[in-house]
Amino acid sequence: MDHVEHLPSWLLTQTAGYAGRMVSARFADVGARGYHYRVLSSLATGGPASQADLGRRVGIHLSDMVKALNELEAGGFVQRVPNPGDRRRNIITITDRGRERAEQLARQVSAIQDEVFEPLDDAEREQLTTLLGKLYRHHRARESPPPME
Amino acid sequence: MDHVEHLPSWLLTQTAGYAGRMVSARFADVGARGYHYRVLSSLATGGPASQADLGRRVGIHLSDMVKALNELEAGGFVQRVPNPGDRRRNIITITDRGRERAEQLARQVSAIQDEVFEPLDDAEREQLTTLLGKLYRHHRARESPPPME
DNA sequence: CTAATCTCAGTGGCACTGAGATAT
DNA sequence: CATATCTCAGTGCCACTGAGATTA
Repeated sequence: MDHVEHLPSWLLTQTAGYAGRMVSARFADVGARGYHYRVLSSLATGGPASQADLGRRVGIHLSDMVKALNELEAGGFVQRVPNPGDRRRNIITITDRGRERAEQLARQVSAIQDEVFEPLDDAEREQLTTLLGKLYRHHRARESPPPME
Repeated sequence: MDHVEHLPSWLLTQTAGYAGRMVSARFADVGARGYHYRVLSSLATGGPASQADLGRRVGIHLSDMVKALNELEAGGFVQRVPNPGDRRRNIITITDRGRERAEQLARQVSAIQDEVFEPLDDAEREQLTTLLGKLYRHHRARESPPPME
């Protein structure tokens, strides 16, 4: 019982570690990783976007987005075409195959949800989601003072 | 508002990311990293141990423990001496300098605590700690069926 | 012989930095 | 000119894998 184990931030990073590894493991089973899921689900629900906009939407760096999209494009999950209106930009579109993939990965995540939060009842899960949501929005807002542009 | 942002496990890993980066940044300012803090605080409160036992205590892999202890030993924070009773083992002891370091890092962590959990009032923080504690102990127990030996 | 410990080299995911080319 | 986008190479941290040597 080290006293460090009672620090909220310690508990936060540790539990996130467990959750993250469980999700990653399932993703790895089907040859995917977290970035793929984030990108595909944002494209599916938020529509096409440039790489930079996509990155801002899901919190992935421009430079990491390049790699992620290379992988997703190679798998036929997204389409990358130049934007004729602004030739610096690409327009990233999700393909039908990408939509299937997004749903597949969503199912994986949701299946793990119960495993991760098994010790909590429904009320507790909702409490936790509420609390974490507050933290998330707070820090997300801090990191991007101009929300959109 | 992607629907992924409402998944508890997503919120968990994201908020943990913010918290972890804040802590890491402060640690980097003084030339430390998370492993150092974990190891030193365990040595300070749990007493000397072999490298393998230390790793089990704080959840660090044997192989990573070697690297972490190399760094900590180079900084004069720990002492590494062979165990005469079992010559496979080393006995890791924290030095006075290491104790100071542990306290310094503990102050950094505790200073960030307020920053990380700023949007939550005291009752909410306690709620969160309770919920995360349940999750932590649950998964910790799952990963190490034989707790000690 | 088996099991545990320690060490080292390497991998992978996530997040970040810096530099360069191109286009606005 | 400054700014924005895309690309690539590299760094750091955390967690893990596999291999080898030593000792119990």
